[in-house]
Amino acid sequence: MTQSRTHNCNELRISDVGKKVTLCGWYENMRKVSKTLGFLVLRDFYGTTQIVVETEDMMDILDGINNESTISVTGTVRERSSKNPNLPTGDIEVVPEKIDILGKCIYNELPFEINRSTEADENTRLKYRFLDLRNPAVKSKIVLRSKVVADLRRAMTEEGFLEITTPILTASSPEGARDYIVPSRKFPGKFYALPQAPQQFKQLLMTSGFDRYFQVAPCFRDEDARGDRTPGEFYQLDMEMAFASQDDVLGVFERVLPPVFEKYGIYKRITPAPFKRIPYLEALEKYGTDKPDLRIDLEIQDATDVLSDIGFDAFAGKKIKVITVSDFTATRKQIDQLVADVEVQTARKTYWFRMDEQGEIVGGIAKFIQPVKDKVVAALNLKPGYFVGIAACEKLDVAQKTAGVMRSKLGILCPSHMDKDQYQFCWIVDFPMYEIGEESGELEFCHNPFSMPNGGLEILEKAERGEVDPLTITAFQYDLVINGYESASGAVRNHNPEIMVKAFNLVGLGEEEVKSKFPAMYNAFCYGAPPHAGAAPGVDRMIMLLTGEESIREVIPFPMNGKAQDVMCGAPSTVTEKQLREVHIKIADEEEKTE
RNA sequence: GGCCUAGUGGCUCAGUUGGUUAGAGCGCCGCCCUGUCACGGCGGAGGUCGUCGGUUCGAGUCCGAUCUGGGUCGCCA
Repeated sequence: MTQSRTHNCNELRISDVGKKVTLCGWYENMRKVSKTLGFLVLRDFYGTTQIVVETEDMMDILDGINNESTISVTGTVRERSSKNPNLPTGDIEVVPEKIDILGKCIYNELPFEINRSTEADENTRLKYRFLDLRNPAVKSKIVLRSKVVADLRRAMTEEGFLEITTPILTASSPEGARDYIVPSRKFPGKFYALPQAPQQFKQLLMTSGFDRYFQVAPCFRDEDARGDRTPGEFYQLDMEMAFASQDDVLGVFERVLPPVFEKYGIYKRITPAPFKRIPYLEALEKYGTDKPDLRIDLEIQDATDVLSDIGFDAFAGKKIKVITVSDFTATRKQIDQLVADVEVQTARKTYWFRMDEQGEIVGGIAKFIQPVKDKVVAALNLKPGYFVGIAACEKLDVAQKTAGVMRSKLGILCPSHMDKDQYQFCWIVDFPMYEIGEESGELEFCHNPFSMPNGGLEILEKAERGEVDPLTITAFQYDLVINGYESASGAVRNHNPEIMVKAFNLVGLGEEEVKSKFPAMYNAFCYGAPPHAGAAPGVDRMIMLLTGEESIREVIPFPMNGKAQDVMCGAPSTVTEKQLREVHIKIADEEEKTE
């Protein structure tokens, strides 16, 4: 039996010299200076320690195994004759008396070098994620995640919240994203669904009288991935509180989140609480998005009156939004790239011109601006050195969003307009309750139907009687935005069955619809429900922000690839005919099966 | 599904207006080296240039199709 370790690989110091120790870890690398002198780097979770090999028998043992094998080394701690100040254990080395091989790495060539794994192809990294995670730089993100989650749990508990788990196998619910479904064995043709969020359960907990609930909750959505969105599953710090207002919920996060960002974030400057609250419509107007990056000091202006009628065909009759940028120094090449990038992302053309240092209008669409220069300069308050980016679209919201994309790209292009090294928090509030659906052309819920309309039953009745435009009704719905990332979403819930029915009536659905779509919640709310409100910050995105990672996969221990495949374990996979029979499933077309 | 982009030894990449034997660094193997720490020195193995077809005397390079990866929009709180 192998001697158990006495120290880890980041523990020994000059004061330990002379001690007999046992270390265990991975054979990272050997710097072999001669037949009988070599320096082995032994690595474990905590760090590395140098093992000095001075005898032929020890050398033979190590020559006989490949890098990345695990070994145990028993020996004596000795002061190094040449120290390495870059290493915590750099003052000492261990002279081995006994080396045991614990786990062989049978390959002498790895799919990638451990300490350079982040440079390798992503699917290769994911297939060998267990090797990728040996890289301390990769591992550190997961360690940080664990610490952040522990701190969040502690903070929520101190705020009086109870962590309560909710079912993973549950019923499909008709709102939101595509469900992952699980066939039932006992009930042929029936399915469970994995929860897109614990939404209904947490509201039921409120109805049961649990005053404050939270959970680090897995959520499942069968939608395509993005750089900041994993396919399949993700985690939220889900919370809900009874007899609470919007301000109560915002207050909890304004106390819980800033210390975590201060402690773990790559940026040390954060917005002091309370965070700025920006109404949805104002956010679209000023920033062209409902998730503005407030580190950028640029704002969008309306220029429809000034520019729609200057004889430039592309502007005629359009809604026109502009962004003016002072002290603009980017090159023509960069401007072309900017315009091209915006076009790729928005599928809209954008336009630009500049006022040079002599006060002349130049570049881009300058020749159309020159004839009306004085009017434009006055309206947009232009000065020499200004750049003007322009979005001109048929519809107001499209013009806003196009300008919004341009704004965020201008921020990256102009360091003088983006104070990057900080966390800028804001709340977006007063989301519209309803919108006109793009496909249907009919009135639809804008977000989810669980939110309480601002104005309650009364405003819905007015809308029903035609006294109020339903599109102007706002909901007590709020998003937390950090540096342009939507980081949490929440609402004061609609806990009143009468208002629920009325809210559904406006989109052409009846009481029966409410009852059938949300049977448990509707039923529960008929037995005396507390007013309640909550929110759910995304844990993965929070870790991205804290670590400065651009890819969400870097902060997840075992992420799936962009196509929602687990290339390490081979999911999704085929199952046996027996398994299919048990759950009463028949594959419709053999050719549709994928290996 | 649309658009953009890439595919060359195990990994990362270079490869000119089409030209003869496709290169480099790291890794791997062998030999040398008694204080290295990104150790060093010498030597070596390893490539159907994603696949199929076309143009050409000649294709890694040009054309067409296709597959795969990445990004983005659609979708999604």
